[in-house]
Amino acid sequence: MKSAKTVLRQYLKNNGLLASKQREQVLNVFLKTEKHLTVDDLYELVRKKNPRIGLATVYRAMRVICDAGLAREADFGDGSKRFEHKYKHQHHHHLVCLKCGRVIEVMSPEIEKLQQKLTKKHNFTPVRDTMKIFGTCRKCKRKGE
Amino acid sequence: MKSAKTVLRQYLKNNGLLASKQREQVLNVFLKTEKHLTVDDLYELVRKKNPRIGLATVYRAMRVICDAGLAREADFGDGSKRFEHKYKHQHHHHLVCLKCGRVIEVMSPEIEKLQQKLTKKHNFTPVRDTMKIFGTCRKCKRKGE
DNA sequence: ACAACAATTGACCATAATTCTCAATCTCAT
DNA sequence: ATGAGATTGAGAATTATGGTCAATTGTTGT
Ligand SMILES: [Mn+2]
Ligand SMILES: [Mn+2]
Ligand SMILES: [Zn+2]
Ligand SMILES: [Zn+2]
Repeated sequence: MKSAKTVLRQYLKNNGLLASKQREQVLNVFLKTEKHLTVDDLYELVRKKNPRIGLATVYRAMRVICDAGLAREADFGDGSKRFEHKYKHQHHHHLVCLKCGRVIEVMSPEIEKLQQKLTKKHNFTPVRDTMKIFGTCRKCKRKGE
Repeated sequence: MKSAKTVLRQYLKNNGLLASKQREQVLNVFLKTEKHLTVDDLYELVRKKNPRIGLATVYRAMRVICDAGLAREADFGDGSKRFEHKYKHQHHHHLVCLKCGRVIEVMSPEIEKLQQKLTKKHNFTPVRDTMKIFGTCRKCKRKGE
């Protein structure tokens, strides 16, 4: 299986885009984490390697990385977009703690099945889906009393 | 069953808030539609009745209306919050057409069950949840070729 | 009905995330 | 190495939303 870097390189070439140093740097910091980071988080991380990089460049790089199929946007309703891995990671949903912000990843093939059933019934062609459950996590429940 | 207006009035009284003319006007236009409207949509509608109302007032009114349990926020990823009915309307999910923007409301008690199972397994206390499937709707599929 | 007090409004400013602009710089096929 | 075209970085622009505050309104007790 191709490495993420190779996937990006190929995507760039196939679309007449250039393999800039910045794009690779952004991809590198993105690959190093399994967290759900904002553009600003990633910006701060890339700056450690390349202090001259611009914030707009990180925005642009993440869009390309998404288009290449390596990342996916995730929105937890806190005001900024976040990114998570898409390549070599299976599709999942999120439990989001309203108290501490923790995000728990969950999978459910049964729900996927029911989603298919739903879209078929409405003759709707699904492209992507998202499910989030907001509430209180195990840890915060214990602390809360 | 109490009317939405009564629910709002009671919520206001119970919380030391005033029943202003503007809050009732915003509630009225919100109640008249079953669509998913933005604050700006609602602003334009209220202006027909009260051209002197301010945009910030509509923002503030919709927050109160949500807090009172009459409306719920819905985000379809197009840059602005939307609002939908919560009172006298059962919980549902959305199919969002990426071509025409149409939003189809769907219900699935089976999915709700599986969600419960998921949260229980993680000892997570759910407060609210949202599921959206993005794709191409029936009509756009036909037109598309 | 009225006065007193607190809440609300509307106009405008502030903020924050994201995108745009453009001259300078970089990439890459030749 | 070179030139055409893509990208970058800095800063301005945009957009949704929230904050400020003096003027106004709603409520409550008289
Ligand atoms: Mn995730
Ligand atoms: Mn709805
Ligand atoms: Zn928590
Ligand atoms: Zn459509």
